[in-house]
Amino acid sequence: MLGVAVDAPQHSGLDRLLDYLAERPRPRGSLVRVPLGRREVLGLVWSSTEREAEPAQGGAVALRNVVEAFDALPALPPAWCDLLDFAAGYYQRSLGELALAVLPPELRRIDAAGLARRLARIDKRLAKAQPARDEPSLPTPSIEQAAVLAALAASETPATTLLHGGTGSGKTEIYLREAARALDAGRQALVLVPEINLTPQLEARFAERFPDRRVVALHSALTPAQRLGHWLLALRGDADLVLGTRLAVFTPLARCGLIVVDEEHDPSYKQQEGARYSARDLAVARGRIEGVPVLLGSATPSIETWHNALPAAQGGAGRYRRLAMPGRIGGAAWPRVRLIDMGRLPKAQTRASPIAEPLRDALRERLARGEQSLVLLNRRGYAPVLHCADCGWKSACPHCSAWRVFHRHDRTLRCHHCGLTQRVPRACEQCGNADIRPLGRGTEKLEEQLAGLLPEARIGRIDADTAKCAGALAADLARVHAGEVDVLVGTQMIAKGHDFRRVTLVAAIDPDGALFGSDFRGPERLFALLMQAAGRAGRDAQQAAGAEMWVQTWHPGHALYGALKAHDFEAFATSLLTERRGAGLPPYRHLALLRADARTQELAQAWLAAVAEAAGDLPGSEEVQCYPPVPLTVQRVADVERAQMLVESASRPALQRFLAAWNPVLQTRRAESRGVLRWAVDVDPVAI
DNA sequence: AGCACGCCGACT
DNA sequence: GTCGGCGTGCTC
Repeated sequence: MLGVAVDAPQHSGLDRLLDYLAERPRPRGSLVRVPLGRREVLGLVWSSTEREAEPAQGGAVALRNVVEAFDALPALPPAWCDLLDFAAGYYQRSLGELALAVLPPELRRIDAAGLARRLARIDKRLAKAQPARDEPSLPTPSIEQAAVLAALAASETPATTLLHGGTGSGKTEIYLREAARALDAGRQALVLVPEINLTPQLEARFAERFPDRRVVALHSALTPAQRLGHWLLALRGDADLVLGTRLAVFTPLARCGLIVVDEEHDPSYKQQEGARYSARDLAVARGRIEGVPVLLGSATPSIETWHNALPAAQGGAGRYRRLAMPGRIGGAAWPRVRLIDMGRLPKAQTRASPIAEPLRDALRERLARGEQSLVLLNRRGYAPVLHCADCGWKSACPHCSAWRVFHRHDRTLRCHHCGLTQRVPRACEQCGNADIRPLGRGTEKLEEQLAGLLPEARIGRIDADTAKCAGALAADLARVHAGEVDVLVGTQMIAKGHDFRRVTLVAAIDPDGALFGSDFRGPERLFALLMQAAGRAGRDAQQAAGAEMWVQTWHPGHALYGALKAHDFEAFATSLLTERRGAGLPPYRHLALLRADARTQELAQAWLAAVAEAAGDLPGSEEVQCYPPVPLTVQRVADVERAQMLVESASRPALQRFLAAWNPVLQTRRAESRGVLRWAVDVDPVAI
């Protein structure tokens, strides 16, 4: 009899292992196809006993037979199973739901024979001799890099290390050297990056450094067949290096030897749908389970990681080791930071132009010298809302509590929440007035205004809209690299990772929003974004002396901008930690959210209140506090009302015990909750 | 989640 | 008279 995990969401009531009959026992981690109702589904063997099914008693279900086993495939390694077990427990999901979410989707579609054929084809391809290429010559490490490498090599037990190195400090070289060490020891290395866009350049660096090794990428932009192929190469140990986005943290590896998380602070590592795991945190857990070192790299570490890397003597948790590389390669200077106090400019001027005069002049200067500039505005589209001056109508989305955004290039009104896309109305939808105007400004409008301000400049724009179709982003980036763009306008997308050599000016237009938003991580994120953006300027050491970062702000006195100016992450982190301790927030206290979607807001909140009431005497509840239910910031999306409840504790184990006991209670409350469409627990939420 | 069964409105 | 809406119930 086999205990098999299948894909069933937590609210289905099928979240435990299902029992099936099989001719022989199979190891944990084997893949099988099993009948479920009227269909056949992929299952993961989790337990196996010789014992026959117990004699059916009363209404016990009759066990069914396993359809077939994927025998051509080795069972997923024990460490992978342990990781899955840990993650399912920690994030309060069923084993089956998590497992099936992180296995290649193609596995659901093919049968055992199909998989065997694929594997045979892989074997054939592998058998073809690899043309041996020349070993590349290694760059000489800087003094800082050499010190970090020596410290890593001297470590006797595998540990988690925060590699705190600024943009351009040469963190990638450390990853390459550490990967080489793992490979030389006969192991594989797993390298995670926050965004798909960043994988090609990293893949190229690794392929160049390790010409005789196999490098594979794993991310959601691969075709299903590619993803399965790469996953199989990793599982069987045929690939030595696996690079990927957050889902790659679940890649089964035959001989894992190193895990790297680049830009570990990046919020993209947190999965926001389905099983809401943090790939960064799971990478650390996996390192512990596999007994291998974990490298977390960032110029602006997340406050949790910083706290973990701070020695206990300095008030930290002392869990990670911290190695710092503060300098820039080649000794380039950090860009000079200039704040424009928008409050002190004449009102007429700030209204007339999005770019203050000193910044406009600085842009013209760059243009005259043939240097490039980046202008960041974190809002895509032309204008966030249309407005009728006569009757006061605004372009609200009929299905969401949000405005439809005006996109000028294709004359559409688009809701960024539910995706509703319509042609822009010629006249006000309410009163018929033809004079409807855009309010506010997005990247499209900024691009247009910059073109007016700098008529001789070649202006480019990169955001989620221009990057929509495959290849478009790469082509746009290539144009910037080739020097065909003088001023590049974009959202935070352009601040990440791209190594533009001729950029000497980066400007952030009114980034203040993040400082006063409801998200307690806003300032931390903004600081990381601005530091990362500043790092885009002056990467070419010869031009670095004149590199500048401009910020147009209404709050130049804010501590964040002071720290940015001084290029002082430590001071900023220290002030944030003090704030967090005072406010009872992570990393000092631990959070989870219970979210409910329902027909009406009242139903959603009533259900949350009811399950909170029922949680009174659960294990751990004496150390856990439930706050009153509140609507989400965007309360309604696609005609579904959304509410959430914050659950908080100073003790992570108590919170875990509580959530584990609470889950079955939530199940039982399902029946009495007509109108509640779904619910989900989010452990360690990124925003509240 | 899928996929069934099951009971009430507008169409060939 | 049927096609089809999505409400409730089950899956080892």
